[in-house]
Amino acid sequence: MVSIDYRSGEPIYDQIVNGFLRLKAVGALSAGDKLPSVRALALELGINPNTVQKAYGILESGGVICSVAGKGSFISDDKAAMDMIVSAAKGEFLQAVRKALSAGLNEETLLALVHEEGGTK
Amino acid sequence: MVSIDYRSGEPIYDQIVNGFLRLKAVGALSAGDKLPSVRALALELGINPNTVQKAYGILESGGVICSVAGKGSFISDDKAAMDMIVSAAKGEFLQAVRKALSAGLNEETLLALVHEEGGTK
DNA sequence: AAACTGTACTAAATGACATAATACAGTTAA
DNA sequence: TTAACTGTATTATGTCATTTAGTACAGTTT
Repeated sequence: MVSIDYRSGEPIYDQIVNGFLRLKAVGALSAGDKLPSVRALALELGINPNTVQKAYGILESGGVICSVAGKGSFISDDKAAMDMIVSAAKGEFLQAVRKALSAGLNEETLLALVHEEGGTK
Repeated sequence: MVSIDYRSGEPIYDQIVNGFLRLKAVGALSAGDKLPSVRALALELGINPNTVQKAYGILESGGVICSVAGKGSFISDDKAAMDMIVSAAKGEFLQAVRKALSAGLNEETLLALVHEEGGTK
């Protein structure tokens, strides 16, 4: 369902969070869909359940999923949550663009980099 | 000369490296210009000299500056310097692109954001 | 000689990240 | 009801990067 890249340097819990965010953004997961249980996903990824729990906690505090003890974790229907996350991502990206521009990179270079990275998707 | 933001989460030595890279990219520093001494910059920023030394070591190993014991550190005119600036900026920007993509933003959105920001430059 | 420069080294404190091992509470199904 | 699942909470441990601290050494300048 989600995959882990140990070479990326990005924390595992962060990769799980972004993994599910992406699955929802793409449409592979929609409101009401059930996520793997904390223990099941930990077993599947070969990591500690606490790490998965941390990721789920972040997703729930962001309103992306809804976790209920005994039932499981489900994709939330809160659209505002997703909008908030998207706008936050936009803000971060804009900051990166400004930083790159001030470092001397021109617009064409940035467009090429975006296209190059987007193509490997 | 360079400033530190403790809230950013970016390592101090990294902020110093990027700070000088930007100063050179913008033109505030050019070949032959002398940098503050390790101890002087540490005192000015209120940090440990070892942290400054680490930053200077990175800059020198990248060919951006030339450090000589007893004389000081100076902006180098090496072509490798410009390469380091560009590749460092590219690397940072690529990481931002990947993060934005994994957060659910699509390529078109990123291209639009780049264009929008590039026009206001 | 004195005061500066960069450099090297060990030690320690801190914080983030991950693991480990429990324990507890709620839900579901046999 | 019992058993097996669900999420959640807690404490401890280990690793790692970052930073600080203190000391020492070598070269340059005045």
